[in-house]
Amino acid sequence: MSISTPRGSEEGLHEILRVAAHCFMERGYAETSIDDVARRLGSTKGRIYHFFASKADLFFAVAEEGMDRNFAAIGPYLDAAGRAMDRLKSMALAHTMSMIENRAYQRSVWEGVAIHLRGATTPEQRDRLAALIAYRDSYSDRFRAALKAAKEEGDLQFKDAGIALQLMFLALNSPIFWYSPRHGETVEDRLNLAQQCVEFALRGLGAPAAMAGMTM
Amino acid sequence: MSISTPRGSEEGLHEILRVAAHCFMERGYAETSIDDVARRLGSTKGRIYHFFASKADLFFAVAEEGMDRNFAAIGPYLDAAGRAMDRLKSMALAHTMSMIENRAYQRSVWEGVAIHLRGATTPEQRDRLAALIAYRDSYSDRFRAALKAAKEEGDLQFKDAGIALQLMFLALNSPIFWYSPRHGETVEDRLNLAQQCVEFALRGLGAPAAMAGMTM
DNA sequence: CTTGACAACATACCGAGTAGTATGTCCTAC
DNA sequence: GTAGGACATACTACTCGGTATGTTGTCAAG
Repeated sequence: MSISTPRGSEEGLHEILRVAAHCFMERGYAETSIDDVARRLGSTKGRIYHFFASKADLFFAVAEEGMDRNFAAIGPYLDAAGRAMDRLKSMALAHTMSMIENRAYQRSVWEGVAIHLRGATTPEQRDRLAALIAYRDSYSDRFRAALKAAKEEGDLQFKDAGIALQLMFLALNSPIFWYSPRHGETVEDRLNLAQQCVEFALRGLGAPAAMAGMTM
Repeated sequence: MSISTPRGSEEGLHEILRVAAHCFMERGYAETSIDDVARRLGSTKGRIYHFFASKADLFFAVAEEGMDRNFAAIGPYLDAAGRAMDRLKSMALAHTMSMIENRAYQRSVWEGVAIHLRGATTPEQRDRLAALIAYRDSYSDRFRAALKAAKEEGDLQFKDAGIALQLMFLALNSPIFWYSPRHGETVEDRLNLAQQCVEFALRGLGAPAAMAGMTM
């Protein structure tokens, strides 16, 4: 019997991802050192560098995990029949819930996009980042399509589709900036927060109050 | 006649602030080195440390300059007579224009708030940051009051005032994330962008479409 | 016209930390 | 019992914030 916890390689890797996500969320990418993550893990750098080629590699893995969870969250609603507006609303709610419940990962996604906009450093990292951005673009395209469809069905009205998409996402993403879990909080509490974000976003996009609300 | 440009101390200080704001915007606080700023200035660290006690001191000065400009922007509308909704709309538009036109400084404000939420490092910096946050809170209180008044006059409807404020500010602040100046752009173009943000925010807060729009 | 005091920087350097590596060690599966 | 996966330990090379000191232009007093 050893003192250190025995781990399967799969589980060990995901534990690193989880802890890294928390560190990146709390201090940001640049200000988080590999030793910080290792300390939080109760281990040393060796363990991290055994699984990840570099600090950037670890960071991208965290961000990609976040995007994976987003896709998983909205997946069930992508091909829902019925009015585009209802589909959009379901997607938006699932997305916002993912923001709340995977907050740590989502902040890395956010920071990754920000780093990309600044222009990454090495060409290798640039490619990896570009892939993350492409992944994220294909995600936002799902919303763009739903947005366009809802507008054509007369349920939304806005001028510039690009700006509308930006504004909508920022409203839906906003919990990653201000949300923090309260003691004794339930899923309903989180749903309530998410619904307020979705209602704000849909009304902002010009949805009739009756459709933007959550009385379904 | 000397090779180096002669500068009054006032002008030199503001040039440092301007260049530092650009560096912080492009690479973020942590990833910007003092030498980066100095290089961009065409000088050395000595010049910066002559005016600012530390890197953090420089950063806070940039952020405070940003907040100063925000206060200056909304000042003319704070005590406007008439409906609260109209006052709120004017303030929101002025605020958003300030976001666009002082984008570099505003990103430092944003990052400063983010750093504060993570918990600052040294107690000295903590105080300075707390002052910045207090400055910013007193700013947002102006909007909170206008929001409350407009709701009481029946022009807005939302559940949680805190969340409503967060969502509104995020929509109005959003240009600092996605805006970048286009070649040959005019003030009208920027006003158009700002108006879309304001309309989105006000509609999101439950304003009637007729009041949220910009046909005044 | 000289002098010296001061502001406004530049130059050279130090100490602390950081990413990454090379190597060692334990433990398990076969 | 031995090969390899999963780490730990001990380094190296380098960057960055900050400081101590040097240099130059300016301007006022004598």
